[in-house]
Amino acid sequence: MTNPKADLLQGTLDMLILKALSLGPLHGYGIIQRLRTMSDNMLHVEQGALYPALYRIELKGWVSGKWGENETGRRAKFYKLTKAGQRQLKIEEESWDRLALVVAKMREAT
Amino acid sequence: MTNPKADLLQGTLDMLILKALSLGPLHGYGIIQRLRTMSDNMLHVEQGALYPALYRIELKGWVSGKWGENETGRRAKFYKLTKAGQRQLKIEEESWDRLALVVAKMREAT
DNA sequence: GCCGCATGCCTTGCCATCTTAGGCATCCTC
DNA sequence: GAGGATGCCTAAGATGGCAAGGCATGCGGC
Repeated sequence: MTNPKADLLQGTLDMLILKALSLGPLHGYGIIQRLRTMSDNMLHVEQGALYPALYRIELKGWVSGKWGENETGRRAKFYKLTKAGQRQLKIEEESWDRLALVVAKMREAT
Repeated sequence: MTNPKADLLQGTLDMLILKALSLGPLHGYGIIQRLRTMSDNMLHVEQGALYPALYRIELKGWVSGKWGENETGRRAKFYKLTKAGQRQLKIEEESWDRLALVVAKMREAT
């Protein structure tokens, strides 16, 4: 907001990652690309934001990571949404809706 | 989001304060109440969040503060939106719209 | 008269999280 | 063999909200 370059507001990234993973397991690098395509190219998440975020939400049990290989045989760590992660996604979406409602109300207020 | 107690996402507060002041000058304590009524009681901003934010945005020139008296004769510092603040409000609203669009797109993505 | 609450201002310390800027390894293409 | 894409990670810095306090004034109730 204040920072003109900022793509995101702090706090939305977790929700977006969980949402991306709700379409199926994926490794970190792929998540960035999926976020990009899901948002019609409007959103670019930096690696320096993504990997710490993945680590965070794995600690919280919302995703589980497992080393494996991608389709071209390269080593990559695949994350998948856990049950708790699905619940959390729901919570964060509701929280988002709530804030969006607040902003909408503010806008129409006179 | 991650923090269950958090009412806001970081970065939205400035916009909401500017929006509240776009309805007319007001002192800090009153801004909190105006935000509450404008949001139909959904939003409670802590003083510890508000005053530093006011200080910030005054430094940036988006509001200007002046000591005066409220209707009951009590000393209070009144803030009013500057021209630059009006421009900034517009910018922040557009930025919000953009993020809301991203989230909407993410939601419909499959 | 005084106690507590509402109004009004402020500060400090804490903590979460995004950005910038790197480093490292592998693989493909030219 | 150089460069770029893919893939992982980290550290430093800044931002900005929250909790918790402090202070002063004024008003109502007991």
